[in-house]
Amino acid sequence: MAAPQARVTAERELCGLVNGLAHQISEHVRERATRLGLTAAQATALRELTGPMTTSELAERMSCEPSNATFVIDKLEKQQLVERRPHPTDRRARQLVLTPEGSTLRDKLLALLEQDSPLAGLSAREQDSLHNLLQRARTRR
Amino acid sequence: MAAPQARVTAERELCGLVNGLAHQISEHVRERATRLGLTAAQATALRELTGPMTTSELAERMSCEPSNATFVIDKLEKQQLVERRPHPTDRRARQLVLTPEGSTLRDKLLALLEQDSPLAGLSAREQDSLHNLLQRARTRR
DNA sequence: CTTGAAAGATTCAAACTAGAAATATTGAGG
DNA sequence: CCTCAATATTTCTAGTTTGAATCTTTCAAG
Repeated sequence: MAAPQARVTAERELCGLVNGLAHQISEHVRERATRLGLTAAQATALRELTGPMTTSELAERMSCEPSNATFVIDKLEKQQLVERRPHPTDRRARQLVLTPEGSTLRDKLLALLEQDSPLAGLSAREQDSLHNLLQRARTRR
Repeated sequence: MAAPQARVTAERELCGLVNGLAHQISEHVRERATRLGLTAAQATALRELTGPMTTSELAERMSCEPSNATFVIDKLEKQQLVERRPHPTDRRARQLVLTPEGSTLRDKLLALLEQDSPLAGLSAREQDSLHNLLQRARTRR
């Protein structure tokens, strides 16, 4: 049986590692993004825009507040990378859609992000394990 | 052999999960921190102050810039939770030390953080796996 | 039809963070 | 002794992120 102190230490280290890796990913994104004239947040938004979606959904995917998503989308819209369309069924909502320029830039971004990814140190099998563990940790609301 | 598209998707999902969990931890810390009159960053600093260390070392542990660590320490110092002492051997550096109040508050914080941790959904064995995977992903660079 | 609670999006102010420049110190060489 | 690059920290500014308030629309209940 582990001493309570050991459990606390393990908890702290794990938090540090998760935070550290997230930061490392964020830096990786930032570095690639600047090559394309984007900020890290803008690139993350572009990465998560896998298809038409609402502002809330994008915010959820970006793990940020909707107000911040609005701010980021404003910037992308000014660069003509994203369009705000009226939502087909809900007039409260806006549907975010990539423009052709946005779509091609997104492809370039994904190609860049794939290179030297912080996750590349793990094998496909290990990435799967990580995926499962994270998903399980995360579904516990 | 997986299609290149599948690899890109897996990469994106994994990034999202890591980010999401980091955000979840951050929110967890924030919620417990406010109970003690601290911000999330201040609580993280307190959590990582396992002993006397320099500003740079704390920044490294917090995964932030030294300038930000300075800002956070300023706040903790005003609350008499941390002291800046001259470093015993390097006069350029400062040694950060918890005051008695800081130490007791840190203990309370760790106890709070242990409750309902986002990582609690994983067994001890799974947490070990996660620890190993994250460490391997992080040691590159 | 009307009311009221709730959800989607936006605005605004306040707080936080990173990045670059500035200060002080160290250590290696000349 | 002196110089110069490198390190540790801090200051300052600009940009990002959050949280609260607001506006519009939806939906359910009366």
